Amino acid sequence: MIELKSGDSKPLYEQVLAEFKRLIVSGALLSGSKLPSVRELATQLTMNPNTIARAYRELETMGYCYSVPGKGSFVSEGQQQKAYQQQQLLAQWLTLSKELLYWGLDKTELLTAIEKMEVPHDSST
Amino acid sequence: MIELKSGDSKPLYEQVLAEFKRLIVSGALLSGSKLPSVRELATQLTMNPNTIARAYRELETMGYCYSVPGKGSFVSEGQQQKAYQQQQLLAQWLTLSKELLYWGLDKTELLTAIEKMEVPHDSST
DNA sequence: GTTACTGTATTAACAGAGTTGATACAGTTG
DNA sequence: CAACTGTATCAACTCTGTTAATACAGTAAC
Repeated sequence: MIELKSGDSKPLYEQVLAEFKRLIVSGALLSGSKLPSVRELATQLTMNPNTIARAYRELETMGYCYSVPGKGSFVSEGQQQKAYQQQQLLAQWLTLSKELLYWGLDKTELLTAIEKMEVPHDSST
Repeated sequence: MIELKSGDSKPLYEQVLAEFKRLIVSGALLSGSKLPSVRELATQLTMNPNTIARAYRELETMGYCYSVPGKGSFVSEGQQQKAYQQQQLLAQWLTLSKELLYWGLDKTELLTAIEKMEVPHDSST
């Protein structure tokens, strides 16, 4: 279900985190989907369950999933109106955008990139 | 010239790095401007010259400035056509953009934010 | 209840990266 | 030479990342 690149120097838990975030944001994992158990995924990726647990914990802190002891971890529903998340991400986004323009990237390239993006449909409706 | 927030948990050299990057990207520091010497700034900020030197070194790696032993560090010229920088930043930018849309931010908000940005004029022309 | 799953918490241990500091070295300028 | 510049090296320390071994508690099915 999950696969990590071998040549990545980033911490393992961050790679797991980024991968799930990518799957959730892209719509590949819909609201309510069950994530693999920490022990199952740890075995599959030959790493310690604690490492997976940490990735899930951070994923939960960011609001992408929630965990229920005894049941498992699941993708969150209703991503709308999360002001804090938006504010955090937007600040980074603005900084990055300005840097890209500084490096000579054309505004229109950014604009068309935004326009071409598919907005994931709210699965709660 | 430079001021750091006290309550920041990030490494000192990263704070110095981010601050100069901000000044350069915003156009406050133009091409050819001389950055304060590592010792001068270190004294002013009451930190080790090595910490400043490290910030300058990374700034140089990213292409924002260049250093000449015996003379000083200066803001780089000609930020155009730096494919590598663009590619690195663009990847992060795309990821962030998708996350923002996931959290319910409207496309139009991103589009207008881009449109309102001032593109720093190329000082080499 | 028992069994077998779930996530979570705690503690320890270790390797490695991050961070700072002191110092010395080398180039530039006047 | 004197006074400045950036750079290199080394040591010391802190912090992070990672694994490991447990233990605890909630859930589901029998």
